[in-house]
Amino acid sequence: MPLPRLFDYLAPQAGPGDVGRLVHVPFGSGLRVGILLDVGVKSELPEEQLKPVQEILTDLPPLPPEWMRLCEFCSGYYHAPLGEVMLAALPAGVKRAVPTKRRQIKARARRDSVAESLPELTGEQAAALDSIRAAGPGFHPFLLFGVTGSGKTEIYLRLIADALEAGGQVLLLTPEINLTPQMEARLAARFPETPPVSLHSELSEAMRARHWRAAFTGEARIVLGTRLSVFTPMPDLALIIIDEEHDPSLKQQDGIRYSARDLAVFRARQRGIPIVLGSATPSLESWGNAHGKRASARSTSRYRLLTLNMRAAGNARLPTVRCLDTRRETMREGLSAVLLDALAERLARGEQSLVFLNRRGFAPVLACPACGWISRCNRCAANLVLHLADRRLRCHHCGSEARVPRACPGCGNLDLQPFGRGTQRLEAFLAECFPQARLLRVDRDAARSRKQWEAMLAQIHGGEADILIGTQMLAKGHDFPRLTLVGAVGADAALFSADWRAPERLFALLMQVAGRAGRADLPGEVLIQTQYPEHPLYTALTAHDYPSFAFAQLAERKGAGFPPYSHQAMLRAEAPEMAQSIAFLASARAGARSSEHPDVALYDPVTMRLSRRADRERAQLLVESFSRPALQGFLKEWMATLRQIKIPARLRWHLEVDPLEF
DNA sequence: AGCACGCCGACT
DNA sequence: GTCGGCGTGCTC
Repeated sequence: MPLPRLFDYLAPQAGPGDVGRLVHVPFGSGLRVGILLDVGVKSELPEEQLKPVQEILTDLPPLPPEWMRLCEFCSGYYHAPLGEVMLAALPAGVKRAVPTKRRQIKARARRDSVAESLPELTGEQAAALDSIRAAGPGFHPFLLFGVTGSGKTEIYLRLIADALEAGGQVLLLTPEINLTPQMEARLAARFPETPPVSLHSELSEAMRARHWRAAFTGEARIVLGTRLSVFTPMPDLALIIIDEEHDPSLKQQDGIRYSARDLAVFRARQRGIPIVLGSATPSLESWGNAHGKRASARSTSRYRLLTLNMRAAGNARLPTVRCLDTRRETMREGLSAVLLDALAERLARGEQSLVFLNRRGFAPVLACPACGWISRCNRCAANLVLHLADRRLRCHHCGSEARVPRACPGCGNLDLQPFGRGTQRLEAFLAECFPQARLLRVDRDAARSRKQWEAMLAQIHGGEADILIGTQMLAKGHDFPRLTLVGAVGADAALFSADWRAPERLFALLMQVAGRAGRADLPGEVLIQTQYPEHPLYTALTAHDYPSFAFAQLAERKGAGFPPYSHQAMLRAEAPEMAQSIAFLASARAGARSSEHPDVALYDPVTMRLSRRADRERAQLLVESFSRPALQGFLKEWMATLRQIKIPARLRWHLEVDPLEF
């Protein structure tokens, strides 16, 4: 149960070999699945108060001690009850009472697929690979910093081949598997004898359980999964790879808020195996770890840095990246004449273009110029976004919807105005400019299901689209061979965000979209529309110079005492009334024995940036320390006090360690 | 987290 | 007279 304690049972039939087994136990009024953590211990309760274990399930081998240690670490570090961690770490289909009939995972050993010759490595790739191989077995963390198209995946594949050869299993974590089906395809093609099993939320329960079991029994040698698969027990695990290690979706944002990347590093250390973190724009935490952020005595960095500067494929070059100063350009509907000309040019040459705007819908708000009415969500402190495609106003935070009013609800004015721009509006304008072009808008509205999304990918690959209009969905890991132009629109907002991590995310995102341009033998061009072309983020971006951006950001963080130079935790509360949320946080703050923790700073409770979401008023309290052990020590004690606080029925709170969003 | 028990309002 | 609101407390 998600309770911060364990429960004792009578189990005379259990021996030490049963530790790690699933059990059926009576609990409260019903029967539940539990995990046997220990046997032969004396209970603090008198024996007559203990109920007997109903059944020890044996259709699954016991979960290994290593797995239990990982869960215990997660539980301790993120201050989540062990029961919650363990039961969340097991797929629902595995916990299911009825033992599923065993079925072989289909070994798609297609012998007919001719063993393709391995692509030749570039000098950089070979050097990186040599360094990893030379380190040998044992815990060695590597940061593989390689620009888009530099061939990180090929290095993964070679390392996987090594590990398989030596009889090991491999765990490959990726942020969003459904967005990157080609990783699975490449693994399947390269290792037809040992096809990868995938683990992600879009798999059916049964399929997920089957894949999990295959990994656990050792039948599957390669696991390709999203963050939750960091918990997959793998008896022969010999290598962990995290692709796109900077991606925020590696951190769970609800339930237990763990970082799959950080847990993976723990797991590799515990098991004494290498781990490779790959990215074109590493997280500043990892960048710091790879550059001896500890400026102290032993400035040995924690991670070994490996760099790939060149694109691997033949003569493919990095795209030229240029800023378009929107203060000087002639603008039409938010697009500069230069960008429009560039689009026309690609159209004439039969090449693809992508206009990137990370905002879906037609316009972020509908407003009445006469009386000042604006389309607001009545459940959130946010505006309703105008979706003209289906004539709805939609809240992107809580999902509530309304029809577009014919006249202003405030004054009856018929002339309501959409303000701002989303992908739909861009699409409409581009259709006007280029009536002969085949446009394809790719955002979560257009690609609702996996099926629609795959159909769109096929259309793009088949050359059935000339101009793509897309959100960050399109930014991630796709090769579009005919795509030679990327225009980025409306990126500036993130420069001045209250969230000091926004620039880091913007850089990563723009770098990723930029990487879509010109992968094959066609040179790519990237045009970024901005009011601030001289901003250091953009100057670094146009120079393809992530290191100087990262060092500058790290320097700023150091000056401001932000992570990774400090460690943080966030206590959040939400309730029907803001006063309730604030009051909870205030008593939480009062309950902290601050004098005993001089190295830990607690800030004042403040309302969250999105102060109301789905009718819940939200507030948060930041806790900070320069010492991780000090922070952890404090949090452990604090959590115990927090659980004692009496709260109103509809108040919810949680603690997040290493928060990413503010 | 569930789920029971328990004590006060609007319906047959 | 009963269904049902959610406050409180427990689960070995």
